[in-house]
Amino acid sequence: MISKKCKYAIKAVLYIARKSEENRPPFAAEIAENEHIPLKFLETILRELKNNRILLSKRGKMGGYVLLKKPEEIKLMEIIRIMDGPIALSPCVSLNYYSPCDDCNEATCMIKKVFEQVRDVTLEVLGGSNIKMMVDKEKELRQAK
Amino acid sequence: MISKKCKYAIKAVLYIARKSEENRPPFAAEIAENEHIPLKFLETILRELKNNRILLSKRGKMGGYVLLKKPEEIKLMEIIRIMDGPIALSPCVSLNYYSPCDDCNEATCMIKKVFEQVRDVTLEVLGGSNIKMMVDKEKELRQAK
DNA sequence: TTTATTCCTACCAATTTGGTAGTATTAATA
DNA sequence: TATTAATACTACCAAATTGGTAGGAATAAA
Repeated sequence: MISKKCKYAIKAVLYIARKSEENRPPFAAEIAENEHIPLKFLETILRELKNNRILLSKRGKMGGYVLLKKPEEIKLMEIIRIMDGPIALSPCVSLNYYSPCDDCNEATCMIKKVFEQVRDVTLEVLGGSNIKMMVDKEKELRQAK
Repeated sequence: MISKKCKYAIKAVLYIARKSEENRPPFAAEIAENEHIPLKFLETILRELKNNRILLSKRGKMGGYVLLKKPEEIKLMEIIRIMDGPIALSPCVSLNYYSPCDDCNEATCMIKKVFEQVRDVTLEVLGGSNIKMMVDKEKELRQAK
């Protein structure tokens, strides 16, 4: 399970991506209201996304947030890693947060083998999903309705 | 990430499966020692596995634990669900622990769409992995060495 | 009856999660 | 230059979860 914080982060990034196609950069209060996220909590989330080079912020009156990269270059995977850390089922199969098991033989441990498969298929999906694709597809689905 | 408890549970079930091919049913203390699991913690884990119809226990002197079902009928998925609950990334895409998001449109939410894909590929791997397969494959790997 | 085992209840500390409060800093603009 | 509206930062907090431990009751074999 991803945390609420992580889901809020994804929603915020999607919101910013949608708005930056149209209007000026949104500020935290606007995102909070529209996506139903507690403002103060959202502020810490946006700061974290900024510190991790997903967003760019502008301070002061008429400030706000924009995407630092193009929406097609921001993968869902990145956001999840930033907010929640490892995606893998066990540290011993994590690519970005690897740490060995102290008690099991990595060459023969079948838990590791299966979890590696899970990691591979999961990362294929999450690595193939970017913000542009998600915004576009969502728009399509809304039209179709 | 799965919990330590869950990993202990999987190791315990694998241990019992291996031993029941050969010897008499192992007891908690033996599993604890060989798999480096705190005994008292393992006891609660084994009880939980028993209450969820994975194991069968025998009390008293010369008691111990055996698998309730054939090893090929016990999927890794089951054990993870029993110990840690939902496998899905969000309650809104969980098959066994579903609960709706209060704020997002399930028909158009792309987070949901992507997470459904992750769920499907994950369950394919975890549903295809059973205890017999894991014990056999592990034996193979040890031979090959 | 002793001994060795599982079963049960209750507790516990450390960490993580999901926030809130208050204030400092920055920048636009009147 | 003063006001206003925004982000940035620091510090805190309660509730839930995680990873256990302690002590004894129940059970069954020898």
